Amino acid sequence: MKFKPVNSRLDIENMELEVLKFWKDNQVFKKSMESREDGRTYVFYEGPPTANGLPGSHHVLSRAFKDIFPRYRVMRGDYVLRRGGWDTHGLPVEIEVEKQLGLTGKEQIESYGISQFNAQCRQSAFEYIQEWEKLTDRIGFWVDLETAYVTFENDYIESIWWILKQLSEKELIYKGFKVVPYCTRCGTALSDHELSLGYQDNTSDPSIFVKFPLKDLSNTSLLIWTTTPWTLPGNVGVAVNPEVDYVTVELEDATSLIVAKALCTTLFTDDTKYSVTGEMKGTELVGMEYEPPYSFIPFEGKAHYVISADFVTTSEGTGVVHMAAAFGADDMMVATKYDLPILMTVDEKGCFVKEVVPWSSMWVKDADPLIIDDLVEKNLMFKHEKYLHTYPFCWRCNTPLLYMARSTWYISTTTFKSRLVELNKTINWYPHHIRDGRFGNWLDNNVDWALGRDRYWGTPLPIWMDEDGDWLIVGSVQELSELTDSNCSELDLHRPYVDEIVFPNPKTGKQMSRVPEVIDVWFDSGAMPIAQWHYPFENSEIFDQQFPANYICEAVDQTRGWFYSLHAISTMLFNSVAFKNVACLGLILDENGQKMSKSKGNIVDPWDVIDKHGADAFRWYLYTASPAGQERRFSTDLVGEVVRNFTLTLWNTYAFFVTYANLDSWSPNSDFDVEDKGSDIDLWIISELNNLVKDVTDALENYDATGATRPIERFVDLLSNWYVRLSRRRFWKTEDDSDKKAAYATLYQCLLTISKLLAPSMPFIADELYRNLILDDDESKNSVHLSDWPDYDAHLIDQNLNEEMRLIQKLVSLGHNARQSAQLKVRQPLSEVVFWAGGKTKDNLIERYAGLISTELNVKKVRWLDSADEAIVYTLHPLPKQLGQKYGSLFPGIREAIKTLDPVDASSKLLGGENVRVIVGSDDIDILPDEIEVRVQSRKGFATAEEGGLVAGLVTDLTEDLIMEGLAREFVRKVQDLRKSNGFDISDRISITYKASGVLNDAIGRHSGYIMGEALALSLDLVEDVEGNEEKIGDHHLIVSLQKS
RNA sequence: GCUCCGGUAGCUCAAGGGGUUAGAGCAUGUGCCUUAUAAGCGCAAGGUUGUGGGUUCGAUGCCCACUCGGAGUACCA
Repeated sequence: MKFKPVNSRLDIENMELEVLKFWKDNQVFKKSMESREDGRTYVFYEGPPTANGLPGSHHVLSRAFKDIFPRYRVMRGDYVLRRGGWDTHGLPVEIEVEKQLGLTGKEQIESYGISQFNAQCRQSAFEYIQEWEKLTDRIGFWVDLETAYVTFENDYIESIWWILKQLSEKELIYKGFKVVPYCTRCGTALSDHELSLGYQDNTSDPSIFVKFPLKDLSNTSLLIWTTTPWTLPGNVGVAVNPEVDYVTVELEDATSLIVAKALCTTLFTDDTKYSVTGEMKGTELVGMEYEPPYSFIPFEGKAHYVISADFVTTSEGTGVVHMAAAFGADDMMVATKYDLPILMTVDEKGCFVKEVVPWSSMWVKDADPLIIDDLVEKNLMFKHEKYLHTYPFCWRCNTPLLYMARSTWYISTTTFKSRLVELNKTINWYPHHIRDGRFGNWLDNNVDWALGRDRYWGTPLPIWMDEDGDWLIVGSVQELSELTDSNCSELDLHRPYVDEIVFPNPKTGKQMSRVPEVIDVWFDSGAMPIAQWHYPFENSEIFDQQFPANYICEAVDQTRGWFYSLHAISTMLFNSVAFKNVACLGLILDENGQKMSKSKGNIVDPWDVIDKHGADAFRWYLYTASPAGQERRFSTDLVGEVVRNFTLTLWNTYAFFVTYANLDSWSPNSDFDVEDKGSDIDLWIISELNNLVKDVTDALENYDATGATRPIERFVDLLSNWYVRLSRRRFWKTEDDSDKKAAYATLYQCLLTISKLLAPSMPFIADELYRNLILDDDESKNSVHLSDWPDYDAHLIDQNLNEEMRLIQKLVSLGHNARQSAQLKVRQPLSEVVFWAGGKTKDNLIERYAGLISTELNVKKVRWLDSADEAIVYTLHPLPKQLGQKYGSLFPGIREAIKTLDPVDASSKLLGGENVRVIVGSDDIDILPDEIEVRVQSRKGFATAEEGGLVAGLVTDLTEDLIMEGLAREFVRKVQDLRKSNGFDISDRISITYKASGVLNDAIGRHSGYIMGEALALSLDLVEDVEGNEEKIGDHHLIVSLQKS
């Protein structure tokens, strides 16, 4: 039985598409799950993407990393259910639909109709689902999209209701009136983790210094600083730090200002004439009353006086802080403490209310300049300028957020803060620093989860409330049916349908209706371990089996997103982690190190990469380029390098093997034992192979994709450019002996094992190789992805052998170097090469590898440099590691002393294993042989090359015999070129006719046997009238012609 | 402001629990092998390891400060 012939030119796209077709036709993915059903369960969660935008290169990154470890686990025999999922709710979807429909705000949505709007959202959430499916499929990410969970389905929503009910039974849900970041365009508050998505640096805001005249001190004002002029109409007090020193400063116009002493010099520049007329502690100011700049809104109780607050600093501003209770978290806290009024001067659209007469209905940020003008006019402005700072914007619509007091629903995650932290300690994060760093810090600063959103397309908050504010959470559809005394099983659990459901309060009989909010979309994704199974209403066995996850993976931006929502929900609900291992990927940057983003237009379209270089190469680049957690620069060309350096090298090795194995009708035979019958080089590559299996396995066990791929690159290079290159003759020689069998068996084992090691990372080419190499009639059954992961045999790993071969490679490389410097091409045979390798020089290494070295370097004889009979220049190199550690500060002296020794005398002692003695100051010190390295530098009569204490020297004298042999090799080369350009098959026999001049003619005659053997020629004839182009070898003329025999 | 990650050859990246001469690939120059591969194989050139201090016999690695890039974070009023 023969292998399918392999073309040495690889058509990557075609190959990958055929493998894809094979997977599909034979349901290989499905089989990879089913065939392992009895195995250990390994749980993977798909972090659901939203399909309302096109997938980009960064999605290929996360999907590649999501794929590699589950594929590996399957080959280890684990059952890995890989269910896909789609995130469908939330602001991102709503905003896209608003754009499509040309709606600009909530009023327009409501007049358009919530039910129609939500129907559009439902559709939009899947707008690009085909693009996602296509890309997922094409890059070989195995995830089951047919059974994917969808967050908008009733079952999914019902599970979330159940979760919220559980949380409310633990009294974790409450309604709070807090200052929250609020998007005036979207008309809703954002949660902390959404807030962190939208900070923008260098935001310019006004910076104003405003005078608040004191009631009881004429001509004296408190000077306050703010960057939000629009909050001034809401002012209810000012805060000072009781411990800070304040001063009264009299200006030229005889008015006085009170500011923190520490800030005087920054506030009053040199040309401003001023004098300090008084000094006091902050405490002395407390209680003083002032005239507020505005008093549009009437209120009851006391306000507009100085209060004391520790958080006031003197790093910026004036040290006197204006408080608007409704527009700052501190302000709200202080107001509550001192019972100050809360003046709601702004409505839910971010516009001033009608009481704020001059700017009524104006968006507050637009009113800023008008307020500034007004303050100037009233002579209350000390100065105003621009201020650059980092400010939060809505992560979806880019509107600057306002901090505003809103009534919203919260989950008291802070109740579980210490447990969140504890459980996080048990999670393996890759990279490790995220655990205590980015994620750990986040948990340390945990605040309650603001759950409600005043929006439309989301999981409705299942809270029903009556006019007294008494509320309850409905935890299932059945419960809703019971409460309403009707069948709700057909009800769409979205707005506006659930909004219509009312029922009497079971306790009082008062009518309860649903609160208007939907919930934070991040809660949807974090609920996915539970809701994807409609737990606990069904599938409780599957849920138990599939919780928690062994492995999840997303980019770092999910730290506060999905990673947090998963962790928070499962901690609160089950007192458990939701995932045990998590790979946290760095961002993809463009060629210039900038974050890829649509707005910058620097996105690399994944299809450009796939179409040009294929999915395998794309994936391989992502695994090998840099550690997963690091951000990475990316461009299409970088993936091209993978193809050139790795894919094609592997493919050529594979094509070589198949070509010759078929010529020899070789097929794998399990009786043949390479260990017994293999040569040194076979044992070496087998040793490297087993070492490779060990390294790759260890790396995959530790979620180290880089470690699981880079070593394969190195191995394939060794296999192709060392093992195959040096073993070629063994494959094409005519005798079918055990040496040839060993070569085939060895190369076969290497290629088959590589196909398995590559299966998780390069699933296409791995299967292409495997399916051909396995030689099975019923190939539909066989896929590398259904095969078992290879074991390594520790006994076959011979580190000593590996190091020897590494040394031999270095020596050969030095030999090439020496040839280069003497300008002697490899085709010209030389009589001898000698080597020096320091302490190794005495081993019988050279003898054992003489054949290999002489072939590579085309020399007749190989030996070590002999210190006894040749004039060698020795140098002594003290080894700092040994000597430095042993002698510490004496080391520099010792080093100098060693350099003054006679190198010949000292070297012969050291090489003979004797100590040498040096004198440093008054100390005699014996230096051991392994504390000095003896090096050889060069010698006359040799062409030499030296590196790192290794030396290669070539004897460059040419005899007539050597010259003749060189010419014969040149002739063979010409013939081989002609064979190739004539399109002869590698096994074709030929006859050669030629005409040559002078010594070349003699050389051809003398080496005719060698030439015929090399060129597979049956005849080699000197003919007067040869047809063909005249060529030159050196100074000699040549005409040569070939015929197929 | 604070925290984290990074700064190594023109480019993309390694390594280093302090120690001889800091490694690959790409690009450049140059040469060459070939009955697998010119999408190949060598060789050369290319580095004061961001800057400045400190610890040390010895720092690219450890410590401090600074700087640049990126990310995160904050009650910046």
